[in-house]
Amino acid sequence: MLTEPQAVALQQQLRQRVVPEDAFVGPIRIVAGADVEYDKHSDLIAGAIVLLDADTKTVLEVATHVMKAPFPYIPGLFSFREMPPLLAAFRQLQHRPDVLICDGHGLAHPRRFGLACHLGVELDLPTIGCGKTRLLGQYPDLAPERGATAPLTDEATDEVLGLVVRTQTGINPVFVSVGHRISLASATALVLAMSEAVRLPETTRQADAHARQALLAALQQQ
DNA sequence: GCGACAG
DNA sequence: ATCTTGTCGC
Repeated sequence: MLTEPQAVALQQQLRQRVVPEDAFVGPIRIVAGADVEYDKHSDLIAGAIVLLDADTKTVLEVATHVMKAPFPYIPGLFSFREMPPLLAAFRQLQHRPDVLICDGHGLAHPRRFGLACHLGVELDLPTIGCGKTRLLGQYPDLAPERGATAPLTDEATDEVLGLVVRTQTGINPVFVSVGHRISLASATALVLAMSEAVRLPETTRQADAHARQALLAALQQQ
């Protein structure tokens, strides 16, 4: 297994490949969601990638992979834990998505290389980080209406790491940041479009449900 | 030294 | 992440 300093060094090397602007052609037709589920009683984890039609939000394809957790949970090294099952699931897909929305951060990371960046660089795919809670950065009070945004800033460097985005009026916001090959503005627009009546993007909700299902199925066979 | 810390 | 259904409040 990778040691912690080795993982940090790898992040610092790979972060230089991140393209934080729109670098794709054509309309977004297929949006992917990715999530990993954990078993409380063992070290089994299940990753799921779901492909949705961007317009109808219909599920087009699902791929899952169950395995033993390859790396412990360490804030800032999250991707080394969730990447392996997600890559294994992604390799099974028959279609290639236009963009992937991750359950976790992209550039809003201590070394600017969260899970969304890592997956994006590894797959050479446009990716978006969409986390439920903050890893780092500060943000001002946010208007309560759906669509309201506020910058997430690293006050130590004054860098804007991403946007805090209210996807539903009166509901806790989500944290959107660039993963790879997409701008923050495009990423935010897509997250809002995929969250018309729910807090989290429909892609994340579907991925969560399918990862959970795959984990339960594996536990019952075993 | 202390607190914070994606899932 | 996981413990966890019904219940309280707008």
